[in-house]
Amino acid sequence: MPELPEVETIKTTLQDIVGARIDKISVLNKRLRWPVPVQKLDQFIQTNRIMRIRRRSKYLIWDMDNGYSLSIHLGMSGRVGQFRPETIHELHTHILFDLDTGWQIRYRDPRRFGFLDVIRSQELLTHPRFRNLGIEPLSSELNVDYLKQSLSHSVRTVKTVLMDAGIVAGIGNIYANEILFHAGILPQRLAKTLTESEWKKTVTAVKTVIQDAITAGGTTLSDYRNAQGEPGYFQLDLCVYGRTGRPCRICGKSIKYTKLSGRSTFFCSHCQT
DNA sequence: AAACGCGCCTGCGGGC
DNA sequence: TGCCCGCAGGCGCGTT
Repeated sequence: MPELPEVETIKTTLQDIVGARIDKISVLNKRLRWPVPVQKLDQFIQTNRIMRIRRRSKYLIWDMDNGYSLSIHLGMSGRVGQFRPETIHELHTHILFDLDTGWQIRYRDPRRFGFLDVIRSQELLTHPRFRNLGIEPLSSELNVDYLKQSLSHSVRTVKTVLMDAGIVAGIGNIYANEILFHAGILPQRLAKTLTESEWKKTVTAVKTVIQDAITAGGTTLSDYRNAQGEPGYFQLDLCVYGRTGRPCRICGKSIKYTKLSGRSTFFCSHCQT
């Protein structure tokens, strides 16, 4: 489900719990992608205060006041939301965080592809989950030189490399499709065949699409909601994703569908070359 | 070394 | 109506 813009929006809509103390953590189901570290949650997160909430790639990170951090990955169907504790929680709600503010944060994840880690804040960036992550797409590190240097010999398709979190972090299937439409580049092109000017268009498209999606509060195709339960609106701006057979917003020709690395891929064969 | 394909889960929509 | 199949926003691992 959530790609970078969705996690960024959850981060923003969760800022009002910064400063709160977590009084109690209830793990209703510890069988996520990897077992929930119940012991570490009890020992290092429970009874401590949330100092800061940030994002790296698609990870939501709560830095606590005792030098530990909680990292949360939402997988495909994960949600983090703020609720009144007396309300009934929905099916597939796996973890409850009771705050001293009287609110309750709930982690819900029907498909259970998400996962949580408790890591020393100092060791976060060298932790195996974070060590090999690529650069943030909105940072100045993402530029033509970086992509050329990383990918000038790659025989993978340009769409597949954009979705490789070890190259650029946070871009998933929706935004990879949209970025390449805006760049005017066919997703099945091999990375090593892109010209300097095509990499330049790619960099521009990454930054504008990701920033516009954040501004729109993310993409709600079916069930994505931010931490306050509100949907995003970037689905209204999608040009290719999920639009097979519908007219291209630029030229009117039919949007095409194929599969790349097992992922649904959408493009306009006229506007993208 | 780099790249591919599979498996992990539940829910939903389409076809019959 | 109901069943079955394929597909879904991500990631890590084993294999080649």
